[in-house]
Amino acid sequence: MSDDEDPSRPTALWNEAWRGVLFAASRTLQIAEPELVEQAGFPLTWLDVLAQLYDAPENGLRMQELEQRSLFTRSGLTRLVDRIEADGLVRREAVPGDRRGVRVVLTTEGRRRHDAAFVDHLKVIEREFGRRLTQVQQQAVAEALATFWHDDGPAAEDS
Amino acid sequence: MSDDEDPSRPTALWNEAWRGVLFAASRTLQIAEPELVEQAGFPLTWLDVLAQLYDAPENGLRMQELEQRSLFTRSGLTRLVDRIEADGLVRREAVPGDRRGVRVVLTTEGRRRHDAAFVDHLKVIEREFGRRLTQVQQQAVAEALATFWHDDGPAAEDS
DNA sequence: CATCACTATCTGCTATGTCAACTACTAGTT
DNA sequence: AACTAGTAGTTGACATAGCAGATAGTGATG
Repeated sequence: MSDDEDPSRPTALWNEAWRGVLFAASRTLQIAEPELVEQAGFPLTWLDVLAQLYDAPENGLRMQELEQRSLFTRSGLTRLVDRIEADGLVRREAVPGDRRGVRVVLTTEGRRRHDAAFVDHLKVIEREFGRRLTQVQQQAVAEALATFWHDDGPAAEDS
Repeated sequence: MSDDEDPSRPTALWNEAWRGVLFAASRTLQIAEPELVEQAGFPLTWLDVLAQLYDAPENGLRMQELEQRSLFTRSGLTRLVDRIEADGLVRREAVPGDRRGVRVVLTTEGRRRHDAAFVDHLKVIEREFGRRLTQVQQQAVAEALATFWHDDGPAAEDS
């Protein structure tokens, strides 16, 4: 908190905030991921996809849409969906009217697994992240960082 | 849309905060990483290691210590250090008194590259993260999340 | 209906990270 | 000294993500 740190390192406020964000994310995920694997039998990346589909109309999305909503590249998504499909949690369907396209749809099994996994995962996040903050802090963090997901990039991400 | 009744999608405060943290970290890194590669010629993982060494006494640390300070596993670190060493930015030295051990030390070149890279990187983080928050918000986030790196609770390895 | 430009998705190569097993060394015990 | 348990670090087999190029389908033009 005080500036008795290494003088060669800036102890600017934003830097403290940034470190906090980085560590909070890493530490929390580092605990949550193995627990998810244990409880649900699949990693976080799968849950991301399943949750996106779950929230989508008729539990389905095109690869393209999935890509936009996730933090993956398209080729990464292809293989990810390959694996999830091989496990029976999603299914690729033809898109009526566009034979290039693919619709990825949650199977019944996928929906079931999602439900169980999601609830458990939330509990872990609450335990490992939420409970470490007071209500006031939660509010403050939520408000301060809301811009990073509500607003989809005010500045173009090119350099 | 189908029935939108959805109890498993809470909008709890901690969940908003968590999403904020996740997105802030991802988005910021997604911009900062390519810029670092462009400007410094190496990825963020390298900078992490270089910065840890930079801050260490005599610019050196044992693999073990490096592991504790980073988010890598030991084997991951071995390979990471392999690459950085191959590029001449660090050097492995024998530890006097323990022939099992290795001390990873910043080379002159490594320190030079670190200096340039670090400053630029900080600028990017400030631009992409810091400037999106007000001073008050920075303070609030820093304080709320300080617990995740100042004290990581269960694993108190240093006393 | 052939062709061209564009879009949607997949595949080959490669880079990087993990887990588990391995090597080398240290230290305590007999 | 020899035996054993524990520690430091590396290595092998494997999984996953990314980039760039390939493949297949669409729509407009002639």
